[in-house]
Amino acid sequence: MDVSHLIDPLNPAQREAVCAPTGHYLVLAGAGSGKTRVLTHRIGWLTEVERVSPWSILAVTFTNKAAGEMRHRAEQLMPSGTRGLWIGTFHGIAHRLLRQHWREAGLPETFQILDADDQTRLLKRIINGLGLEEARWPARQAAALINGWKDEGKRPGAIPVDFNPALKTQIDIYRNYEEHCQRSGLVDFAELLLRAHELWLNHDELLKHYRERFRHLLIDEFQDTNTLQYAWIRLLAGATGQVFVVGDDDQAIYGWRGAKVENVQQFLRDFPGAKTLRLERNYRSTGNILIAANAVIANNPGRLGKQLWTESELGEALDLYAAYNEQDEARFVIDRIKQAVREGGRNDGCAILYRSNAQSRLFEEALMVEAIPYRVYGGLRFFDRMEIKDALSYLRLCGNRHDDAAFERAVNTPPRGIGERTLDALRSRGRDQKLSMWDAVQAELAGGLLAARAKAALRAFAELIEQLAREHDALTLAEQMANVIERSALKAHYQANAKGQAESRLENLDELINVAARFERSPEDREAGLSELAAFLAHAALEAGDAEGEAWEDCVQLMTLHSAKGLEFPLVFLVGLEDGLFPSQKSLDEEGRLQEERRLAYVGITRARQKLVLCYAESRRWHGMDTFNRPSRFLSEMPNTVLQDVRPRVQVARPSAFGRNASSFLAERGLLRGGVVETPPIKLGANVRHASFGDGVVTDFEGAGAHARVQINFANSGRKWLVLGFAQLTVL
DNA sequence: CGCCGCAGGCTTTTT
DNA sequence: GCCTGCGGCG
Repeated sequence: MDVSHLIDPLNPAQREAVCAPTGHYLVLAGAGSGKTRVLTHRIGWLTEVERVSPWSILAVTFTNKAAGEMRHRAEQLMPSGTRGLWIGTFHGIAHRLLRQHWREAGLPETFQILDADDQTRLLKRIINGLGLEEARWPARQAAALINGWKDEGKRPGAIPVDFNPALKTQIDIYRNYEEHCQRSGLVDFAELLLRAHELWLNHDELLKHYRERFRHLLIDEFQDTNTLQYAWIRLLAGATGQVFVVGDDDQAIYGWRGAKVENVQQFLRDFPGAKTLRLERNYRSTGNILIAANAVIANNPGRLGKQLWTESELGEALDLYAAYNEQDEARFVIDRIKQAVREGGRNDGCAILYRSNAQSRLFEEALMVEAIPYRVYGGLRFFDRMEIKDALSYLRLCGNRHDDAAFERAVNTPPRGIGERTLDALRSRGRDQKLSMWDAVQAELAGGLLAARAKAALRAFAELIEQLAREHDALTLAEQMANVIERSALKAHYQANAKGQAESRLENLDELINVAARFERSPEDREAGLSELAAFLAHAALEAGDAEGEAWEDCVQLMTLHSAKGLEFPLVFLVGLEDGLFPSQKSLDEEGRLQEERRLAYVGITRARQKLVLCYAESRRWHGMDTFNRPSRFLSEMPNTVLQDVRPRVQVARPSAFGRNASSFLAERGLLRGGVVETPPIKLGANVRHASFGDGVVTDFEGAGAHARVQINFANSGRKWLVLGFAQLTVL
């Protein structure tokens, strides 16, 4: 049999991993070393060469994007088809299991997924209902605690109270929340995983079935697994499953949300005979970029050890720009992007990576001024937009009347005269009699004490939902969607009420109808017995819907370092490299967190293919205050041979009173090279000429050395402050 | 019911 | 500095 398509595109290390005899493997795959390729080719190898049925293979990723990519590439490599192959996210797979075995999992058939936002709202109501003070017991904090417990596999009863009254209250909230979710048929994200785990723990026959079926498990981004995900993998593997995990301990950047890098080492202990393979050859970046990356990450202790190498050339040095302030930083970056585009590059080949979202604004403004198209990653997901969630809440109620999260949202959006008092009456009845809001409405209508007007409004609402549900039997999904948007009066509501945003909200609602029209239930969904509607609602909860409706053509890419993981760009700007920003202030006190920041730096550096530009600002307005941070310690961890100081061409003659500037920083570390600046220094009182402002006299300067700003009194244009290095001044 | 003004807070994010 | 969320008022 010809398997050349499977092994020819591989280097020796990749080939060793792909063609390894069945068994347990830990593949340590450095950045840009072709890990997706190894995973997909491994699947191809198992099916085409080892004659393993696709039916016994389960491949797990973290994001839908990664799952989609893997599926796509696997299909190309498996001419005999991928029937029965499961590729999905942890959550997607857990969801599928719960749909198929809802009875055993103790769920109603119509259970729905509660997203993070709905979860917080629900918790808020529960905290209120328990008579607790919201300020003392913030819903967001409760959500974080509960999710953390679930990620550790803990139910309320399994948490030791330790006579800690605050903890006891938190557990009470947890227990109440669980009861509420159970009654409403709601499952949050962490619950999907926890239930799927318990499903197997409590049902030997199911576990046996899946163990017999999935003999081959492949896990992507293994360093990001949390306790529960790892437990789930171990449980499924049992004594017979062959586990092939791919990951990079140096790219573990999600410890703060429960990921356990330790799982990587734990894997070697838990799976006897597991072999470690390393992919260290990098196909992405130039030599200099890799030298910098290797040097920075080498400062982390306790690594499993990997050294990226490449056969491509050293390439350009990394540019280091010490900006005067954050404005100067933005301006510099945009200038460089313009230059790159002038030289034949594309906007979408440029990425600006920052530590914190708040940093994006300045770059956005600068890009807007220059009319350069850009895209900011990580905004609100399509399905998380208010108008979308409003519309979907009606469909959710049609699918499951007891979905209280949907009820609370739909009942008064748009406003229909059902006030807070009425709702409170319903909530307390629900609490007392353990009823869903829907049933509480029925009970009130049948003999409650509410005012006639409130009852009439509730009756109208209930009737609307019933009617929509009745009509839906005869309609396609898209028609149902359109019908709901029309009949709920959401459309009219947004037309009248969304000041300034009406247009985009209405557009999004239209797009939602389009999305519904394009939506196709997967064969797996069908198999699991999901209706078109249920499948669509699950899709809305589990998938970002990023691609929906928006065209991103040739845009400069702006994103956090976290969102950049897995991506690559020819030209990368790593900005805000200042101690306190990156590494962030909050990670400075704790060694472990600092190491995670360093891994984040490693991720950032290794996103660049051709050219990496590093920036920091000597002063920065941050949270409304002027701050003066020293350059990031990660900069000083890079060897001077790969760094090149970007310096303005002109220097102020008088030495600065401040010690901290680019030159002195670099000099301290022996990084200053290149000697003196070519242009004669500018002195106070010098006559200078500027291309557009004309002639003038230097009257003042501030800032340090090469990055000083000078004040010039122009004969015709008045007094101006200019950044020396970029003003292109000629001394007369 | 909806608008406005003020106070507090503030790393990172997927599902 | 900007966004969120809350409370008060019309």
